[in-house]
Amino acid sequence: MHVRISLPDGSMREMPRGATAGDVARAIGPGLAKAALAARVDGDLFDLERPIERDVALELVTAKDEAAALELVRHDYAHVLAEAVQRLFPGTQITFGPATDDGFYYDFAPPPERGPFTEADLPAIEEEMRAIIAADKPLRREVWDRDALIAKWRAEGETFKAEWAATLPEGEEISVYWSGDDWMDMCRGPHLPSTGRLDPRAFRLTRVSGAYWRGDPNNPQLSRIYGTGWLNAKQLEAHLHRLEEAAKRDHRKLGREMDLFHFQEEAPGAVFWHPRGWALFLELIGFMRRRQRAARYVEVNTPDVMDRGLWEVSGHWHNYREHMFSTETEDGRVYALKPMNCPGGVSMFAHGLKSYRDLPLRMAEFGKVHRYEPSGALHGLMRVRHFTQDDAHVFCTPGQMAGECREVIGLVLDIYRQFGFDDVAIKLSTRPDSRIGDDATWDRLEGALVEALEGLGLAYALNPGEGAFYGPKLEFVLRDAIGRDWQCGTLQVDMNLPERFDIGYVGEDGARHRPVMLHRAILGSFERFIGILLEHHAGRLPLWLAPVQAVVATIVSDADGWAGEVAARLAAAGLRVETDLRNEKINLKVREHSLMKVPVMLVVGRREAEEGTVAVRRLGAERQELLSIDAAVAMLRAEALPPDLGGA
RNA sequence: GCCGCUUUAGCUCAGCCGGUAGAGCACAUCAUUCGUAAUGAUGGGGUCGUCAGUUCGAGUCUGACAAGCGGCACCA
Repeated sequence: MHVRISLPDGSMREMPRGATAGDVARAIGPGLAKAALAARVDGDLFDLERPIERDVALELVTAKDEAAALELVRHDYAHVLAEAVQRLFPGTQITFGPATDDGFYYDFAPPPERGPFTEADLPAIEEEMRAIIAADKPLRREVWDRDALIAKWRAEGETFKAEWAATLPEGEEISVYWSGDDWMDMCRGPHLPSTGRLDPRAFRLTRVSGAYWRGDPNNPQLSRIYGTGWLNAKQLEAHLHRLEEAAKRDHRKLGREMDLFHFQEEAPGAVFWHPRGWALFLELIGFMRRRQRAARYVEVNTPDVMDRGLWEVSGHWHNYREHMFSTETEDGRVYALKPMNCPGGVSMFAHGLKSYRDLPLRMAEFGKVHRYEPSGALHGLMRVRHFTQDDAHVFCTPGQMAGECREVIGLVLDIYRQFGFDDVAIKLSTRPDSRIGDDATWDRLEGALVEALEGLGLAYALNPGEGAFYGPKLEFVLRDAIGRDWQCGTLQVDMNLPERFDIGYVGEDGARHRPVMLHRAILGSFERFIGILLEHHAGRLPLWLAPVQAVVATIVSDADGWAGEVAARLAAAGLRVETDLRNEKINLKVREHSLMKVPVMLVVGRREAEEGTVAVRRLGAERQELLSIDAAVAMLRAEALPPDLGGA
C-alpha cells in the first residue's frame, strides 16, 4: 500500500503507507532532513515522525518558516521546562503551558510545603532544561484512551491533568508526548522530533507569577514560570535588546527624567502633575476643546460629589459600589465621588424640557472620575484611580443615531491621525450573556454600529459577548511606535440610563419620546493618553506638545541680556520658553536640556548678542542654524502650532 | 484582590556572620566666562517605608501593615 504525497514544487512522491514526513525529507536529501522541524500536512502542522496514512499535500517546515518554527520551539521549551521542574522538584504537578508572543510559560502546582517558585529557582531550572536539551531526548507521540489517561493521571497524583482530561469528550482519543521514555505530558502537539533540536542558548527563564487555574480566581492559584524562547542565540539577544529599549521609553521613567509628574504613597493611583506635565495636559485639553467645538459639541461641567440617591437611580450604587469612593458628612448624608460622568450628563439632559429641535445634543465634559481600582491593577499613568476623561454624551433621535456614530468614528480616527497614530484597530463588542433590553433592540443597535463602520469602509474585529450590559460598543485600539496596543477611544450605545432617569424629548408629533444616548471618549483618559504619547515618542514629543518648547542658553554672561530678549520674543509668540543663564559650559547645558527632551535650544553667545541672531539647535542634531531673531520667532511660531491650527 | 519580589540621601545603588550608615549623580558655596551631550574644589544632607517583636544591641532577624515592581484576576 502506498500513499501519494504532493510537494510544494508540484512534484509527487509515492511512499509506503505509514511513512512519515521525516522519511520524505530523508528521501529528498540529507540537508533537508536536518533542517526539517515539522511538516504541514494538508495545511495542518504535523510531527515530522507521525505516520501518514493517506494521500496528502505535504510541506516541510524549516526555520525559514519563522512563525511556524517559533511556535514549535516555544511549545517545546514549555515541555522541557515542565520536565525540568518535575525532575528538580518531585511532587510538583504539571498543568499546562503554551507558547506566547515572545516565548512560553508553564503553570505548576508545587507541593504546598515547597510553596510557589521564586526567581531564585530559575537558574537551576534553566540548567536542568539545558541538560534535557543536551540529552537529545526523542519526542514521541502516542495516542491514549481518555479514561485510561485519566486513570494514569490520578494514579500519579496529577489532579489538574486528570481534571483537564475529564473535560474532554468521552471516548475521545488523546495524544500524549513522551520525552525519551521517562516523562510525558498530554498535548495536542505537534513537537520537534527531539529535544536536541532546541538551541540551548536561545532561551531564558524570565519571571515567575501566580496564575489562577483556568483563569478563575475561585480556583487554586498556580505558580507560573515564564520564559522567552527563540530559534537561535542571535534572536534571543535581539529580543533582550528590544526589551532594554522599551524600558528606556517607559513613561514612568520619562516622567521622572522630564520632571512631568510623580506619585506618592498617600495617594495611590493619583497623579501629582508638575508644571511641565500640566503644560502638556493643558495643551491636550485645548486641542480637544477646539476639535469638539468645531464638531458642534457643547461643553459642560458636572459635580464631582453627588448624593448616593443619584447613584441609586443610575444603578451604580448597586452594581459598582465596590469601585466607588464615598464620603459621609457630619449630617449623615452619604455622597459618592463620580466614577463616571454619565449620570451627571443625563441629569443635565433631564433638566428642562427638550425638543426634537435640540437634537442631536452633543455634550462634552472633561470630567475627572474616581474609581477604586484593585491595587494590583495600578500602573503608572496607564491605570490610575483618578483620571480625566474627554467624555461626551450624544443625545439624539433613533433616526439620527447611525449618522452620529459615523461622525464620532470619523472624529476619533482624524484626531488619532493628528497625533501620528495611523494604525488603529476597531473592535465591535456585542451583546453579553447578562444584559438588559430585548433581542430586537440589540439587533437594531448592533446593526447601527455595523452600518456606521461599513458606511465609512472600515474594517473591524468582532468581540462577541464583550459588550456592556446596557448596549453594544466600539473600541478603538491604537498601536504605538513599538507595536504595543492601547485601547483609548470608545463609543457605546446606552439603553439603560435614559430609562432609569426617564429622560425624554418632545417630538414633531408633540408626544414624548425617549432619546438615544451615546457615550464616547476619544483619548479615553488624558492621563493614560499622555503615558501612551510619552512611550510612543520615547519622550521626544512633537513641538506643539513639548512641555518646554525652547530653551535659550547662554555661552557667556555678556549674552544674558540678549537671551532675555529672545525668550521674551518667543514667549510673546506663544511659545513655552525658558532661559538658562547659569554660569556653566554650553556642553553641560546642551546635555541637560537634551536629556530633558527639549526640542529646540537657542544658543546665544557674544557673537549672537552683537548681531541680533540666535543659533538654533534641534534636539539630537549635530549642527545648528544661525538665524535672525525675527526669522527664528516666525519659524518656531509656525512649527509650534497644533495640527488643527495648521501646525505640522 | 491573589502569587512572587522590592523599599537605605532628590535619583541610581553599595552596606559580609546583628555592634547604631557609604558612593556616584543631584543640591549649596567658591573659583572658572568657556561655542554645542558632564569644569574643578569645598560643603550640607539619612527617625535605613511604617508599626510591633526577638536581642545587651536591629538598616541587617521575625511578624503585621503600606507603597512600588512583574504577572494573574479586574478594566459594568
